[in-house]
Amino acid sequence: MGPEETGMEIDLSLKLDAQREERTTEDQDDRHRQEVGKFPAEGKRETEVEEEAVDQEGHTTVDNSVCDETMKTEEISVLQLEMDRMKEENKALRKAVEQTMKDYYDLQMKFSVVQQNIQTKDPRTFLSLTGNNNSPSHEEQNKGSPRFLEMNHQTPPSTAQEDDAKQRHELGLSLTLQSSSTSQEKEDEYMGNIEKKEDTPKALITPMQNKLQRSSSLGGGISNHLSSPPNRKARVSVRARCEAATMNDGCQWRKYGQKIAKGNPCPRAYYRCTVAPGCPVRKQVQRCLEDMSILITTYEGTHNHPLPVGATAMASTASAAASFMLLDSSNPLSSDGIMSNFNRSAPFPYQSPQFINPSLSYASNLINIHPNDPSKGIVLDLTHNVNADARQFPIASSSSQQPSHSWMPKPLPGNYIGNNATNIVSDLFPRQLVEGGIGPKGEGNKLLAENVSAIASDPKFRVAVAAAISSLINKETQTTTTSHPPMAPSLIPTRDGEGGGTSSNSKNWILESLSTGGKPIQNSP
DNA sequence: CGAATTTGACCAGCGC
DNA sequence: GCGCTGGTCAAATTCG
Repeated sequence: MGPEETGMEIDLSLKLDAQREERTTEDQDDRHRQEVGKFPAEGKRETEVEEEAVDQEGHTTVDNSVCDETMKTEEISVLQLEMDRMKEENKALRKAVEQTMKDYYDLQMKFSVVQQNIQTKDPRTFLSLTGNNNSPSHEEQNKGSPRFLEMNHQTPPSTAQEDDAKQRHELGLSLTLQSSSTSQEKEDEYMGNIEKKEDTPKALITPMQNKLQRSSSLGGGISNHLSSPPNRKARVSVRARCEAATMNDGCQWRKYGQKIAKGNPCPRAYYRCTVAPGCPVRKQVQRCLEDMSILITTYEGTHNHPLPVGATAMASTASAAASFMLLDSSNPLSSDGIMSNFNRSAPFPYQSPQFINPSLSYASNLINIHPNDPSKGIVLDLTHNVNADARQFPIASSSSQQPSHSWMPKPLPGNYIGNNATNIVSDLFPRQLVEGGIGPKGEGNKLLAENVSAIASDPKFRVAVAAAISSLINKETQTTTTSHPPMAPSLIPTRDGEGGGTSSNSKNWILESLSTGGKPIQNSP
């Protein structure tokens, strides 16, 4: 990275200098031309034009010497002003470049720390920003081999383990970051495991390999030893309870195949996006074996067209979640590590400041990052239930009743509580908000919670999140291969992922909401 | 009748 | 090399 950076700096400097010189040269030429009485066709000032017009008409025999004299001084002063302006501009640009480089170095340093941590510590180190762990085995895991690093912003590091467990229980949403392997089977396996591990700690193994890999491509000092198989696209999976055969995510899809995948009698349907001709995006839809009410939708590829409004509206939420995974969690032991980076990381046009700061800092408490199974895409799990506490918040939606699905082979598991709206709300919004825990008695917030609940009850809401995440992650993935810094996807020009050939570094992440407590990401569409 | 869906066949990647 | 599996194709079928 060192060399690149230097090159970049030099390059920029050269460009700036070159611009200035070019400009100066132009100005000089301009002046020269004016001195000889020949004006450029463009950029003439009104007075000049008028004068020329007069000359052309041949109606005047103005004293050329006097005219040139005044013109010269006038022109010089104008040019002087122009020069000053350019200098100022140049100064500002340099400043911006310096700032950027500084941030870049900063990130690089942090990355180095991460790298060191990865190398020196147990590869199965967990980075947990708290999750919901009701299970007694959680503590065992903390003690056990895979290390479990708690990152809790709202709780002092010294908090007793009991309190930790309690808090983890309360916090519902978690992000799980996983590197990707290849097989869909593994993904399915994983899906199954998630379902089975309902009662086990949701701390998954942190596969930061992909992230590292991307980052390493930026920095020369870091070896890229974690290459992932080529020709794989980023995947984003969404788990949501859905009655319909497929979720309406605002895009048009055409079914082109159906298969019975191994390990799941439910057929997997294959769709391709038909919003725009040639759109490479595919999606797979399959019911979850363990809970047939759960629809697993996996998006793959990058749309070659603008996302539908419904999807883009939620891009902020998605980008926040996605960007969370891009964070340089350089120092896993420092809770400041994540959020400081988060807030410092490149600006997300989709995100409003209030979104980034409060909600994400909040969300940081809900994140589990694992490095283990390298396989799955981002999984946005909107299926988990609220815990007993969360049930208390009001639900605007009329149906708090569990929907009955014709295709349901058996009654829903007992952990299925309420409808999707409930789950969504609990997953995406802080429980304090939802339950009115903020403010006196939280009456007003209850109202807010109702509104929030109403918003979340919209099925499109969920789907939009999924679509947005898919889009953003894919973008991010692609831009990564072009050795851009791990900044916000929006900062990086998108390119056609399919044509790029090296969709190689496709990352698979897991974004999982393990909500039992509904704590969330405050969304600001 | 055109568009969308279904479904069996085919192909490629991967593990043994 | 072979078999398994996931993914895609394309003809047949269904639907609006």
